[in-house]
Amino acid sequence: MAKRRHSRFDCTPGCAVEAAIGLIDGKWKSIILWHLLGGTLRFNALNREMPGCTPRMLTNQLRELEADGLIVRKVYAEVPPKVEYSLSELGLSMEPILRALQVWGSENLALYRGGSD
Amino acid sequence: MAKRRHSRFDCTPGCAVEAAIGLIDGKWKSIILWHLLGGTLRFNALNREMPGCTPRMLTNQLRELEADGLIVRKVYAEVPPKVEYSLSELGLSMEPILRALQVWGSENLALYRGGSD
DNA sequence: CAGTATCCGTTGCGATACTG
DNA sequence: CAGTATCGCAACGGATACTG
Repeated sequence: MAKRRHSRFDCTPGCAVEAAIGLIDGKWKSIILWHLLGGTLRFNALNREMPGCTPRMLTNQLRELEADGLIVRKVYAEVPPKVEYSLSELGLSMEPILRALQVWGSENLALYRGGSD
Repeated sequence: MAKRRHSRFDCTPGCAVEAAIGLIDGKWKSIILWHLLGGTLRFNALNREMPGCTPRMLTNQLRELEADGLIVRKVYAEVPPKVEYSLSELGLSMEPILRALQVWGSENLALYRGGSD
């Protein structure tokens, strides 16, 4: 499960919440997940979807997501290199959460109306 | 809406996700929200629920949540001081998200069975 | 009780340049 | 194309002590 930013699982029950959040917080994770919900993407494609995220950060976040089993990294032995990222079963199972976030966000923050997915 | 850790709202639509996540990430926010879902709590009570969270951090997180309009801080002009924290309407509207996180966490991380709420 | 102030080590993360 | 290496500053956040 990789090393989490905070490995404290000792609070009162309900902190499955924290555990869950721990997997999708981080500057870009939720958006990566969100984008992958739309299908497999390559590194640069993903990067292009997220201006403001440096390759360094993207790599970092992708590695963590992979380590947590939420995404799958498939490397093709080709030249030029080709690497595809997609959601794992576990990652896919987060769809309800991602949707809930998106719905809440567009309802309550009143942003991005009419442009979502 | 306070200053967010990253005020980038310029990625492709769907980033209402990011906006939403931005409000509940931070080391302790989701758990605070989760606890307040159970009802109003005072500072120290809240702190007691979250060992590992220093008063400094708790204050910090509470202030951010307050600034984002998710919680309400009610100060009683008494001595000794008494301050109560509770969810605002907006905060309450996040319940589905919190629940989704909790459900997913206990289902997929297979932790905390039988102790939740 | 409910914080605040200060100190200070740790980590995050952007910029830039380089590689198989 | 898909990264990695290094640098360097800034923000995070723990420990501790103090206050209205």
